[in-house]
Formats: sequence, structure tokens, C-alpha cells
Amino acid sequence: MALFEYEVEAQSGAARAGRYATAHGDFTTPVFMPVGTHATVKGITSAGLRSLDAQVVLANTYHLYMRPGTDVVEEAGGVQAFMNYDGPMLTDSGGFQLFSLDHMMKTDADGVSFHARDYDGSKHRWTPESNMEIQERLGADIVMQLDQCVGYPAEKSTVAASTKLSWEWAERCLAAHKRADQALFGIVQGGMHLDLRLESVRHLLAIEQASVEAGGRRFDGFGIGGYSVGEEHDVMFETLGDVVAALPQDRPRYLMGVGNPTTLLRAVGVGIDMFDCVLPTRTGRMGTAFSSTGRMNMRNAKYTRDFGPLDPECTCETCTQYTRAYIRHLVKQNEMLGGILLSMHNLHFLINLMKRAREAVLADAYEEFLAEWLASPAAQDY
RNA sequence: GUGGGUGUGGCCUAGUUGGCUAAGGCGCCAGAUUGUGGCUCUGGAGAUCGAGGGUUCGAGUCCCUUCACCCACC
Repeated sequence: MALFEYEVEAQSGAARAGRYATAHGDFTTPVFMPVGTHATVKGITSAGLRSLDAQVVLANTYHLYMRPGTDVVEEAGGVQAFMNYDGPMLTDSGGFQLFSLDHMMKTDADGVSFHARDYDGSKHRWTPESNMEIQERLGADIVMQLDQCVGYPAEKSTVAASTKLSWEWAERCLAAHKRADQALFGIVQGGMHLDLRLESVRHLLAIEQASVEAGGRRFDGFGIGGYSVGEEHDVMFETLGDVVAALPQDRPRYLMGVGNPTTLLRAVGVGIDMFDCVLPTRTGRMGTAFSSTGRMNMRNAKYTRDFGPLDPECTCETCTQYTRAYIRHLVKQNEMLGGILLSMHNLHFLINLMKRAREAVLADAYEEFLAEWLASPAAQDY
């Protein structure tokens, strides 16, 4: 397969099963990508990531730029070499992090100035161009354009201005991005407004068309950002299907920041290929387990003497080798192994869920698969 | 035995010269967590203030008796 080629292997309704080629190997879709902000999926070793069959791992530009510093990661040979993970990796641009720093930053048409409140309060300025340079030096296989994310609820005029800024920055990122072994994804914005979303898509497509005509690159995939920022789950689905339908068939669609099992499966159903989310690892560290019967709060007293497996239907290391009582004990004592075991299990759960979704698409039975999931008691819980 | 001190939810404490329904932390119980700075956030249960009696309109606060524990001295 040619680099950055997205092969749609099968389609079932709008749901797709595909394969994407990166410089560090192929991955199949739909895919859930574990988040490793600081070049580590918290608590999981490289060997652990391989055994979990994590196909793509995320890292974050903002955090690595602050620490250990872009130069250190570059000198290590790039983020994969630095963390000893040799599979496909993706860096988020850091736009979302700046958005969550919001009162500490100032955005203008040219770029964004911010105080690194999370670190040392130092002042920095990013432009789309400088952000591309940072991400090229970090060296992930897929990089995201610098964008701006708006919270919810927000005035439509605010969302519109921000959406426009994001596509203007997409154009500059596309022009500035040079590494041939690194894919660049544009990001669709527009909040919960379908017209703004479709306008965002139109501009991104016009931008890449102009680029290609001038001998430049196209976007190697599309992120869909600005959802899961506080709205009810159903709100996203009022527009998501139409947004996806407007995107090219031959590029992967990446719904950013979504990790709720039911939302994942519904999103696959409208044509999303890639996901990332901190939910499995963050909630895992805090004691929540995903399971075939729904969410489990492992702090609950009812597990004190429950010596059965976490999820009897699961084949992961946590479920085959440890008991609920032991996991509860670890979580209650804030022992680090508790967070590790639940993170591994939750990642396995979502990765496995995507495998099952993929099989259902390959069998052209996605609609039935999704209906069966939605009818299950577990679905009500997610 | 004598003198002094301390007793407030499971634990540690706050409670003005007596004055709303006895407050807080930990723990416990439950909920939350969505393009991550990792022990976070929200809610809940739980106390006849060691026991008994007295003064007072009113006592965790004052008085008496008693019990337990701690310290010092015989």
C-alpha cells in the first residue's frame, strides 16, 4: 500500500472497515487509539501496548513541547524512538489544550499567544507554521492541524468565527507541512451547527483542491473536532452523519475525543473510522471499569469479597489473572497497580469493541450488530 | 492514695463571656470523569457531646457525683 492510502475494505451501511498505511506500518479501522499525552499511555509499557493490540498511539504536541521539549524528543530520534514504541503514532496539535487554558491565551488571526499555566507560566507563541515545525520534529506518523476548539454552549457567532479561523489555519498548515513520511489531517469544526460544519468541510476541500492544483499536498485524513465538549451525547448525532457524508470516501475520518462505548459504536455506524479518548485510562485510574454488563465502579463495597473475574467475558490479562476483590482493594488503597490493571482492561475493552465492529462491517451486518448492542443492558450504562 | 489534665460520629479535632438544626478533616457509602498535568470533583450516611444528677428560659460549655485514660508526686 502506498503511504497514507486509505483502503476501504468493506462497507455496511455507512460503517466502514478499512486499512491505513503509515511509515510505521498499517493499521485497520475502525480503530480506538489510546492516549499517551506525555509520550506514555499512563501505566502501560510498550510491550503492554503491543499485547493489547493498540494499533495507533496518541501523543500531545503541547505537552511534549513543554516537557521534555521538542529538541529532546527530536534528539531521541522522534517520539516513537523516545518511548520505544515502533508502531504508528499521532500527535494532536495542542489546539485543544490551549482552548482549555482559555483565559491564559490570546488568539489573533496570525496565531495564538499563551502562558503555560500548567508548567512554569512561561510565555509562548504558536502559529500554524511553527506548530507544524514542532510536530515534524516530534516525528509522529500523523499530525493534526492547529485548530481552535470552542466550548458548549457558545454563541453561534463565536463558533462561526472560530470555525473560520480553523480552516484558515488548516490552509497554512497544509502549505507549511513538508515531511513526506508524515500524514497531515485537517480538522472540521462548527460546533453543533450543521451549516457551519458543512461550511467547514467545503472550505477544507477547496483548500486542498487549490493546494493539489498548485502541486502541493492534500489532507491525508480529516479530524472532526469540537464535539464532546459538554453537550448531551445525542446532540452530536443530530449533525455527525451529515458531516461525515460530506467528507471524501477515500480518507479516514477521525472523531476526536470520544471514547464512550455506545457513542463509539453509533459513530462507526455513521462512518467514523478513528477515535481517541482519555476516558478508558482516566476513569480506569479512578476505579471505573467498562464491562459487557455496563460500567462498574470498582470502589463499591459489593466487590469486597467478590473473588470472580472483573468481566467473565473478557480475555485480557486483568480479567484472566486477578479478582474483583483484589482490584477493589488496590483501587481503595490507591495502589498504582489498580490503575494499571483497569487501564489495561478498559483499553482492551474498547480495542476489542472496535474489532467486533470491524468484523460486523466485514460481514455486512453492522446494523444488526449495533442494534444488538443498543438493546443490551450495557448500552444503557454508557 | 494525693494533685493535675483529657473525654465531642469509626479516627483526629473545632466549638467565643452558656444562645439558631453541634462544624471540619480523614475514613466509610455512592455518583461523576470524553482531541489528559495522575490520588480530582460532587453528593450522602453516621454524634442522645463518657455516664448520672443539678443550676438556667436555654448546657458540649457552669456546678456536683461517678467512670475511663494520661501525667506528676507519695
